[in-house]
Amino acid sequence: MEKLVLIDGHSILNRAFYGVPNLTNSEGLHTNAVYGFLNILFKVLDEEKADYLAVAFDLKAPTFRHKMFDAYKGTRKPMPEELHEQVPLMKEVLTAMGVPILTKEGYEADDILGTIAKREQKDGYEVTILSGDRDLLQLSDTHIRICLPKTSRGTTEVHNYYPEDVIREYQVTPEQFIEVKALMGDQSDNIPGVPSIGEKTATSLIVQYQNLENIYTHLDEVKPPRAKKALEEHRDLAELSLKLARICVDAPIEFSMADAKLENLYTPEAYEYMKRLEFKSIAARFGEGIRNESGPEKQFVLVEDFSEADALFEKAKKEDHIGMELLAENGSVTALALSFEETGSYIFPVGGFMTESYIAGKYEELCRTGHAWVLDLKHSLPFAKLSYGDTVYDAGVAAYLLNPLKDTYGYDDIARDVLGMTVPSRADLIKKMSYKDACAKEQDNFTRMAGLMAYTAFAAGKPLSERLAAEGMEDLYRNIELPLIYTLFHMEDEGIAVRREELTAYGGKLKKQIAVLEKEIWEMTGQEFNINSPKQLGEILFEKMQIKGGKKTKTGYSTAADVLEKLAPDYPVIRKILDYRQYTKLNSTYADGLGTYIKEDGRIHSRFNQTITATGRISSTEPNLQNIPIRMELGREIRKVFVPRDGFLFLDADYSQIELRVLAHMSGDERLIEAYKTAQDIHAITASQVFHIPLNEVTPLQRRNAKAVNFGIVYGISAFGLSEDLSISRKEAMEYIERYFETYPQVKSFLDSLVAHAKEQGYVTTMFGRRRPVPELKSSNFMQRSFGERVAMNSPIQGTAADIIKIAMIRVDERLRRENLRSRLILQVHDELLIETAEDEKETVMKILSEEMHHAASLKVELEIDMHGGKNWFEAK
DNA sequence: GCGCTCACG
DNA sequence: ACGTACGTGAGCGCG
Repeated sequence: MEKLVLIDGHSILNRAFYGVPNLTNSEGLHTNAVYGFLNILFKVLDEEKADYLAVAFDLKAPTFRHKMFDAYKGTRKPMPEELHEQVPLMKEVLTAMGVPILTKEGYEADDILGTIAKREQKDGYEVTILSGDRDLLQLSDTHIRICLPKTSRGTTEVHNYYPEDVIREYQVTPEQFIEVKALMGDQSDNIPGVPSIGEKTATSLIVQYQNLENIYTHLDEVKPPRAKKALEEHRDLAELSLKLARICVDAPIEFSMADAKLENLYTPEAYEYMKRLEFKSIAARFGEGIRNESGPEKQFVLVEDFSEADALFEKAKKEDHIGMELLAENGSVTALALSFEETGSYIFPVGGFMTESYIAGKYEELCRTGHAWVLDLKHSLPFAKLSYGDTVYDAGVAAYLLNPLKDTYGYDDIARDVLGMTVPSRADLIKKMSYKDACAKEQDNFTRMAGLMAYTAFAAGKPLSERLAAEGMEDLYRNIELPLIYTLFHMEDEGIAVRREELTAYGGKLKKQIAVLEKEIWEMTGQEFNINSPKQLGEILFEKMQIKGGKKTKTGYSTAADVLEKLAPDYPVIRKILDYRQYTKLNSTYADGLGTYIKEDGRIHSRFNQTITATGRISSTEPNLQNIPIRMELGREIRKVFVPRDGFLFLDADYSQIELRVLAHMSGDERLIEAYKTAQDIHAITASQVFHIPLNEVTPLQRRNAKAVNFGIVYGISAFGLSEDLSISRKEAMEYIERYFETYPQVKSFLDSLVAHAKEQGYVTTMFGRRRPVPELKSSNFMQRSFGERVAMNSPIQGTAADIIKIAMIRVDERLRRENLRSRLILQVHDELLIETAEDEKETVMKILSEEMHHAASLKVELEIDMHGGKNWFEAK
């Protein structure tokens, strides 16, 4: 029997839209719904072996149901713009694939599906209807199967319904399903139903009386009385609803099975669409590059014989392009994976004559060839003596530069995004096992994972290089990001010494005070409760104590510091709560928190991540050493526990207002540049110029306001944000901004040009070519679009500053090593570098820091730095 | 796992 | 009318 697959277009598109995370191609087109639709389509076609295929869509025009009932809405709920724009796109894609699109004025897609399904069933076809709408179950028949995709725990399963399945799940036949719907109504379709009859009552009534007509025949006996009364009063509604709910199966639709005959979906036109929409994995199905299913399987060969291994390594050395991954973690090497041909990879597990140091040594040698691509170079550096001068290409970092907005850059991500291959991830293959355990217990999966890693590094290398070059990021990649990998590894490896006893003592002091404050707060509120629970705290303050503060968050009252701070003068307990918050924060995150990271060498080895931020900054984790307290005196004390090793001191150098200087340079604003050339205090001179007053007459308040405006400019100014920050009206904030832009007109035109560029190109760039896509600018949502505008203004500034300090870091680290100094770069905090400096090298290091930070970039204003020394981090700031 | 809060630049 | 300043990471409470 030949098979016909019919798809409910809007319904599946809608499901896909909400089920697939936001996607945009580089033109800024939203594509997630189309992507999800195609995936469902291909999945069903793979499973069904369909012979015919057609997709039905609703039209905008009113349908016969509107003629019956004015308030009828049909299945078209208001559609978000992001989805709406994908409807015509979806139709174009289907047309390009040769799939007929069925529409009929005056009818909904349901009616088209119903009509054709019943008609073709009669003609002897096996019909499958794919929809996300349960209402379609009424069409289920001997040879009509309804498929509803259902998502549970992240995975989508398709449930199939023949009539017996409908009965099993809903106790009623497909025909009776209509009657149930008529009784209970449907909010989304605006089918009125009978008031006060819900799904349960409706189902039991239909089970008992089969249909509406029969219910009314036996109305006297109907129970419960509530239902009886409602049915009595609303007979007209019930009968109208029955007509509205019934899908039409004899609509005047012309349809020829010949048009729906499935021949070849994979047309060149459709392929062009897949490329344009950047659906790599779908494009790959169309025949280019590596195929998901139909292509040749990769061979992952386990090599355990020493001489075979050695021969392969020698062969690899002669290749001009190889991919590798050293599978090493927790201080030990498990295997090396190597790939230098399209057919697959070789995996060399540690064991026998192939010792850890042999494997690591071979990895090192192959890295030194200068034509190796790896997935994560920094991870392998503890096992390989590589440094500046060894050019090893890192695929993760390359993928990050090409799209810094992603969460992960694993081999599976790169295989998907660059190669159009869908491959199982590490978690899919070895769950949460370590490499060591996986290699021992799940050798097949481990081998496959390792093989995929090396193959991905190998195959993605060239396309990644080409894309970086095409997007103007070759220099950024080669001269900044790749060398930085070594710098960051050195910092991680070096770590920073922390005095555990002092940290514990500091924590003890905090804990004592916390206990006191807790007691006082409980007494003052007359209740023992968890002060750290915003929920409990909000209820006590704003309900029990009747403090007026109003709701602010989705979940309840806001108890954030800025809210409480306003209330503190009137309620003594609020001050205590703020103090309590400060103490507990310091205790849990810093005193106790940092303590757990001190290693046996007495040092904390934080990780510096290179592929996290959207702007190009680095981030620090486990623990985060970029947010150690400094603004409040009590918190600042904690810096005293960070100390240099014996015979060393700390030198701390930070850029003075690097972001504003970057702004002055990039905008080319003459007055701002001039301001930097003449004045020491940029915020004061801003106040002087903006408010037209002599510099020496600027009041502290005026300076503070000017400083806030300067910050605002860098953040992508908004009157609202500035007004919040300064606690002034939006009108006043607006005036400040206007005055600022009058004073520095080129800053205004520069920021405008950034937004315009972002709107046209979909991204902004830093001075060094780093890109940040800004998809939010395409949003129909005002808030999101405004966010996009601020991002377009901020990212080039923040990103350029990040580029500059990265250059400085590399040069400082490289010079310390090349000049055989013992001093080491140990931390970076966005505009600040901390060096553990040998006492006798102090002057040299000061000179190096000063020179390299100053000359990291050549701007129209000088890059000035402030430097301090000390015997701990507290003193060195 | 997510929202809130708060530490930093 | 909408409801925000930009970029991060960690700990806690809660469902």
